[in-house]
Amino acid sequence: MATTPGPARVLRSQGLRTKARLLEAGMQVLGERGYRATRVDDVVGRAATSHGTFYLYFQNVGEMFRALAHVAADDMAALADELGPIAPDAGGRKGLRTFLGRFLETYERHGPVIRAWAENQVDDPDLISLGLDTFGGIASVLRERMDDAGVTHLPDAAVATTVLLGTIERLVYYATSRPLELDDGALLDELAGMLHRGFFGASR
Amino acid sequence: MATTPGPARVLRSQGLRTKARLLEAGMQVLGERGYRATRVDDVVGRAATSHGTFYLYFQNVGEMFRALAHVAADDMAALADELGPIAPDAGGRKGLRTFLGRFLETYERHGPVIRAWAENQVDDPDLISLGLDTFGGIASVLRERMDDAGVTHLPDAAVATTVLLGTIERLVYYATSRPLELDDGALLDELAGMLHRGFFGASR
Amino acid sequence: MATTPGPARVLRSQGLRTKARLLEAGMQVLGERGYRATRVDDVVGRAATSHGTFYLYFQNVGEMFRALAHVAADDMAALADELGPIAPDAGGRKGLRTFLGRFLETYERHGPVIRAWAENQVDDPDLISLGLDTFGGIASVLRERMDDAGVTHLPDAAVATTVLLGTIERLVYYATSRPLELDDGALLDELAGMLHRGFFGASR
Amino acid sequence: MATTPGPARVLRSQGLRTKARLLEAGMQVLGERGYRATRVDDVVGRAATSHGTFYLYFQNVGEMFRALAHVAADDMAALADELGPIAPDAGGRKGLRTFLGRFLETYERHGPVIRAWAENQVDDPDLISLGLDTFGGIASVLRERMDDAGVTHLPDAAVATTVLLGTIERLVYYATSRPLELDDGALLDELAGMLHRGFFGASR
DNA sequence: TATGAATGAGTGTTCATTCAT
DNA sequence: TATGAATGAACACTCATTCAT
Repeated sequence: MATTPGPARVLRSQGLRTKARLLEAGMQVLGERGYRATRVDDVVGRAATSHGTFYLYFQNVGEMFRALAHVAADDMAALADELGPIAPDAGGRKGLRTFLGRFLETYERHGPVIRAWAENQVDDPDLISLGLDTFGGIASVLRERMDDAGVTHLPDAAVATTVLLGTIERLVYYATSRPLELDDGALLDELAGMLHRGFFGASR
Repeated sequence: MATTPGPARVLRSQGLRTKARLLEAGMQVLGERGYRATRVDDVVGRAATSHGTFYLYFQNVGEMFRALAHVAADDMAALADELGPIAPDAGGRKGLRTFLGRFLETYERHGPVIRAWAENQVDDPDLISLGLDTFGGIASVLRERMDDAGVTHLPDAAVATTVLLGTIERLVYYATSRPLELDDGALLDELAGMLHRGFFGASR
Repeated sequence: MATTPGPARVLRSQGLRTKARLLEAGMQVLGERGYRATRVDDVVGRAATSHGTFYLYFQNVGEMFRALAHVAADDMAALADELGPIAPDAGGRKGLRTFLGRFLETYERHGPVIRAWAENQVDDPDLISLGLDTFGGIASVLRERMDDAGVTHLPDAAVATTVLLGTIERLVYYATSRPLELDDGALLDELAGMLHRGFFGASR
Repeated sequence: MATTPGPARVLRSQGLRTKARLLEAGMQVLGERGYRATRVDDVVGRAATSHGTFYLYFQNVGEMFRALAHVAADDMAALADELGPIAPDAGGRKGLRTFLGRFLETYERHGPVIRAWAENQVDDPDLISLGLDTFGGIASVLRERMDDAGVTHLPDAAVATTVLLGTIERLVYYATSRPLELDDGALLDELAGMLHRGFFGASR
């Protein structure tokens, strides 16, 4: 009796491989077509399997997305745990830069799911909550770090955090979606500097 | 003379009213459902007219979106024209704040269209170009203002502008889409302050 | 109280002109698009008038076709009256050739209607009858001429006549529809010769 | 793997049967309603299957027609290969009569497709070409036979061949479409005799 | 007499999901 | 465990016809 939805089946190695292939394919299609335009047909085509097989592993398309979302949420949560204190000095800047680098990596792996969340495309209330919790978790760590850094110039820390995370998400999205002429490293450096100055009290 | 839409059809006042009603309804549905999930059925339902009537005014759903997009683009372009010089002093901050206020207003009117652009949901190459041009126009004005303000601390102005505009768009999106507990004014004040500091060389 | 269907209205000169324009346009569209693909939209577009006006003169599309068909039937009937005796000599050949020339002229005027008949596209039983009667009228004149010419070598005159008329119709159709490299005159000469030999007992 | 039709789909026996049923039904509807009026609804109704199933085997209605057309073209081409020399004597007449019999059989199988071609209803340029090539193939064989028979009395062989083939097609059409009071055999005898005299130099 | 506007039934096509093998 | 086959509800779009002005 599994807690997760779907047929309560015990998967042997072949089954596990097939399911993994479907998830992998699902993520790819999601990235290329977007949440609303993702078709089971494309997923099974890319996973080189059949419609029938898809429904052997997922009760419906939503459940596949849910599976992808939970993995993404776990990875995002792990991200938050890694963010140490951020002082207004060069070391703090470096720490922020490292965090952004890890954020980008996570985004590269789970971008399609994260974007569906960020762009409010999901209908399932549970998934919406999951997204809000996940983002909220990161936001509160960021806010703690701001408090630790003794940042007092921000009249409303909650708003500031929203601004901060929104900025990060969107920028990393730009970095991953379009072929920018500048490389990711430069973009992250720039972003880290700006955020460091704007939110953590660093001066130029 | 013909039933098909296009420049050949001459609209009288009743026709103009119906078309306006359809556009209004289209914008609403777009906002609620998103670009991909906008159904003609919902649009005509909300405009209290029939399926057939829709196609009297638009060749297809895409064309309705195109009409909405062009209006939005015009309003956005007008926005850029209003942005004066932004000095690193309190006056500059105020100018930036005013601009953001106007940006929010525009967003409130055209948010669904702007979001479809910003979220890369549009397929039509012409519309993509229109979006890029429109955003690019605002970006280049912003950049000019930065140059005018003698901002030199930014290693890559192009990236910075993208960061800046992306941030604004996403934040204003949050402000308009979710019922935030804080009011718009506070959010804009915060945002103006942060951008003023982060981009236009203002100090606390 | 008119015997023809449609609104029993007395048309003044402007109305007559409009109706004529619609009929003319209807015939053109019929020729270009074919019976099944003829759209009211195209007809009124070509007649430079409106949908509403169309239904001022015809109760429905079928009625317009009926009007065209009756004119065509009259012209075809007149054709039959002109066919004199056809002897197996050069004079007979010439007479047949003249008849074919007149047939072609009529076809050029009413081709679209005639084709709709010949190709069995019409559903209205009355119109089908009209078509059969019209063709039958010509066929029986042709048969009379064969009898007059003392043609006895044909085992079944009814079949022969059908063959004969079918051949004529199809050939004239080719002549009018496709841009043949040879001119109409040559085609008719050839056809007249063949029919003269094949049906009227002429020798080479 | 995918649901969309095309070379990628591998059909098993059940699928092959269903496709055959659809083609059979398609031909029937085509024959009854004509090319322009053929509705998917009627086809699937007659094939006792569903709308969705149709699109499992054909991308659209046009493709189904294309499939039917290619089979017809093959059968027509085979027909041409069977036509031997036609002398002006009784043997030649018999050969021609046999050919017409085979033509009729083919027409009975593929009439609806052939008629759509002959009546210029098809829009797809490839299909038009296929039709012209197929008819042209038969025409050129007929012409060769005329040349072989030493026929010299025809001023323009190309026109004569067109006349000949057009006559055959239309007549066979009459034979198959309407319930004629005379039987097919008699019609073909008559036709063979007439063509033999008219084109291959036979005398009575 | 003319016309723009409106309508809704009809039709082609897509796609998530179920089923038999 | 896998898969091809089947389904039907949903959706975009067309077009003959009616109506108000």
